[in-house]
Amino acid sequence: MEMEKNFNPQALESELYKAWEEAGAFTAHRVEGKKPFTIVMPPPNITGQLHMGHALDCTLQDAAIRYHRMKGDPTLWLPGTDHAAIATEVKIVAAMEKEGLTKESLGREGFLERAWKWKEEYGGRIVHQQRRMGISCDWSRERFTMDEGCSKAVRETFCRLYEKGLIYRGARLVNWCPCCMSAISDAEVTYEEKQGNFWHLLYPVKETGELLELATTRPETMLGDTAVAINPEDERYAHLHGCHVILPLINKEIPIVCDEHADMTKGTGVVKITPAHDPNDNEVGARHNLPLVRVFTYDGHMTGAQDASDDIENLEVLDCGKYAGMTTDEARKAIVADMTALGLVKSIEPLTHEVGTCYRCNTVIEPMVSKQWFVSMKPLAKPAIEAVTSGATQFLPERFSKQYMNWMTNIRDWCISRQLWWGHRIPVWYCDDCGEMMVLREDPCCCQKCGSKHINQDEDVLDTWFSSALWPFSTLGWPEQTEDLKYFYPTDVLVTGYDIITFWVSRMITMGVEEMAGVTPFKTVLIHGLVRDELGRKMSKSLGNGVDPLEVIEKYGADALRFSLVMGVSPGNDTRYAEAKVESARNFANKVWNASRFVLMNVTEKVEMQPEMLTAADKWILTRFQDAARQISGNMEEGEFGLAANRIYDFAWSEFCDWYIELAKSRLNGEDEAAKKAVQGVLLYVLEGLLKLLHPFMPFLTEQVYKSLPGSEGFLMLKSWPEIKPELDFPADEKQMDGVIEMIRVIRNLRTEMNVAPSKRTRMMFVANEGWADTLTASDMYFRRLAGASETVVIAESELGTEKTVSAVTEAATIYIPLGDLVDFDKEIARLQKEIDNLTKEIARAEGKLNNQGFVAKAPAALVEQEKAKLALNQQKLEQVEKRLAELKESL
RNA sequence: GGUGCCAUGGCUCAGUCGGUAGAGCACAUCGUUCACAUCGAUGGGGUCGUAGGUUCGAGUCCUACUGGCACCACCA
Repeated sequence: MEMEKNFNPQALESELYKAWEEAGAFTAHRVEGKKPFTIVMPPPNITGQLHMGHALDCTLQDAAIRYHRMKGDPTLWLPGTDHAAIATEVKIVAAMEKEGLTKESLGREGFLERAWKWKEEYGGRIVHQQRRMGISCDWSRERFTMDEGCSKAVRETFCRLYEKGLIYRGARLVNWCPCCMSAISDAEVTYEEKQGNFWHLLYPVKETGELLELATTRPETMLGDTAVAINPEDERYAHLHGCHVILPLINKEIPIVCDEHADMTKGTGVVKITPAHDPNDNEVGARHNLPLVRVFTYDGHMTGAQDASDDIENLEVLDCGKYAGMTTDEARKAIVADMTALGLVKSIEPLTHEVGTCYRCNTVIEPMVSKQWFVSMKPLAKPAIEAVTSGATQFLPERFSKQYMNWMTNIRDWCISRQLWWGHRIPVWYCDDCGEMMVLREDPCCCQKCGSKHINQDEDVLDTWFSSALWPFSTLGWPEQTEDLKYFYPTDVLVTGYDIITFWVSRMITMGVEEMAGVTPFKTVLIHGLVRDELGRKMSKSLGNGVDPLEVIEKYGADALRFSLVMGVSPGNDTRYAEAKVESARNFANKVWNASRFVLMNVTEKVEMQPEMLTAADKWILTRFQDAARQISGNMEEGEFGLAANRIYDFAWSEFCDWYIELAKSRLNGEDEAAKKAVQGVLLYVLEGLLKLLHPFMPFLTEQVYKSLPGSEGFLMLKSWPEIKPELDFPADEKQMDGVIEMIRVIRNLRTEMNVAPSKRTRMMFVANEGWADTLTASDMYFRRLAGASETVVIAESELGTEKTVSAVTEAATIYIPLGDLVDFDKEIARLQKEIDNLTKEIARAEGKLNNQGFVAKAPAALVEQEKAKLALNQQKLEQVEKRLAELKESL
């Protein structure tokens, strides 16, 4: 097949992908008796499009998957998408707003219809983008968190946990996002540093008339105060025990309570208590049985007379009077102004503090008391912690298990209900007539207790992470005992970023061990970092520094993008995206393309390797190849994809292209047909192996080249991973060839330093060291082709004439090049002197080491031997260089 | 406040069991008939953040410190 001069991925990628997919190459097959390799893909949200983080994530997974598939494991990579409850709903609502629509105007059903259309469109877009990345997941098993099976798993889990008493409903203080209009979990709150103030307020004490000073960062909550707390040990306020303060602005009498929460060392030691809007105050309130007074509406305004009360015990919704209807910000200003007018603001102190915000929309979180559903986490966390301490699930790198442990050992109950429409509806029904609450696997027709038809389903949906937590087994068919579930569960490795260990990894392990009889959902959690921009900043929409993977693919090809993401990446560490890296990867792809082109121009039919015809050069590349294959296999097993990529890069470029192809040319262009055939066999063998090693990272390029290889059949992606064959390791020949390569390098260096024109060919004389003569004689063609030799002769030292030469000492031989008038002898003397200096230094180092009794006694014997050998070699070299220098000086 | 990570050539990063520091990019010089200028050859450039310690030997292990970052907790 004719190959173009440059690799043009754009034209080939979609065709190749189509061919793979149509042939069913991605489809997983269960093979009884064989150990499978399984990854479930972290499902991307259907909110938008693929970003660089996804690109990295799926590149790593695909590399692992393609490696295992080639190794012959029954391999399943299960893809899917996540409905992303809040995130998606927010986007849909925003889109609707532009059309003048609201959720209410559409109604629940109308909204859901729209949401499903959104899912079709954006889910489809994501999947298309993933295909462009070239990922080899099993699309026939593609899942969606809200599809029938996953929904069934969600409902089953909810019911089971409820029946075990591990899910409960209660009125509790929760993190409320006034923008999303929903409760969110603790994990969904991120803390941001914000500028604020410490307002020092004065509350008059009813019994004594004194003004009690306290500080707050949130004066707008003061109308909801139901107490003021002092520390029982605080002597400054001992006289106030049992007294009351008059809450200014609304002149309400509230008690002064004694509570540990009041910290004597902070501020004045007095703290106002707002149990309905602050987590700590809520606890204080519970301890002292204080009433709850809600002063904010769920959409972030001050409550008024018209605001309905919640059906929550002990909670009053305050009519904030003149402040009613103001936003909380407006209320803050107004209340501070009014307090100032009353002379009740003692001072204002600027303060930067951490404020909780919604991780989706960045809105400041408003703690609110409301009725929500919770998962009782403590009992569930125990076996999940055990799964990691026992090593059943292992984090890579290991340090991330600490982050997991930290979260799991301090776990608090998980608020799972969301006041949204897009998501799994909570499977709970209430009877209007008898008040019965029913938690059911199947939708009921009527009340199970009284038979009434007046029943209503809970309005709320579940946290999106609830369904995500079940992903490793819900996608395999659970709660049905499907063949897939039996065969592929537990999965082998989860590949994800450290940013969702708490959100997702911890919950998958929790739910996995709970529902799957204690079997943890994956053996290894391979953590990668974030893809940052060139300046090391997080890629984000607000900064506008995101790079669209699709655009990069258009310009450089998917292989180049994939390779650039993997090069130099190490587990758990962030990586920076830079176009220069992609360019470099593209150049590499082109290099491999051209090396392949070269092979195909010279090898037009299938040629087997002929073991008896192998030269030192052939044995050298075969040994190097096996070394690379060994290392890369090890790296792939350990999730060290960056190291694997570096090694294949180095093997392909520096060893195969720079050396072996150049060495092969002599025989390919020679007259000896048998030798030609032998080298063709090696070229073909090594190229095919190289393509296999590279395939997990550059699937398109390697598959395309493979198609053109003589004797190729089927897809490279389904071929077997290179096998290490002991009979193809030739350490002795490898060493001989290394010696020749060193000589070629040294000669090139000499010529450059002596300013010899590249076109100038010269005769070269080698005085071979013991054991090298034959190799050097056989390597004449290499020196001619690669070192500018017109001819080479291997001679005894005594045969050297009086000709003026430059020389160099290598492990294999001392090289003498007669350069006649071209030689600048001052330069040559300086060069030799420098060489002597280097050798002297090196000898001193080795001698120092070997004279150290500790080293000789304690270091491994092999190392000591190695040092000795090196020392001897260098001493020999030094002797020769010194002699050479003396001769040269004399001859002048 | 707790925990963890990072600090290696101008830049981006590797560095597996502790055994004389590597790559890519950038830079300098030279080179295009014969796979590739998305290329080749050659070269310059590093007291591995600082100070101690363990060891025959430390970029690698330990301690402290400095600077950057992350997670968790707190924040009246």
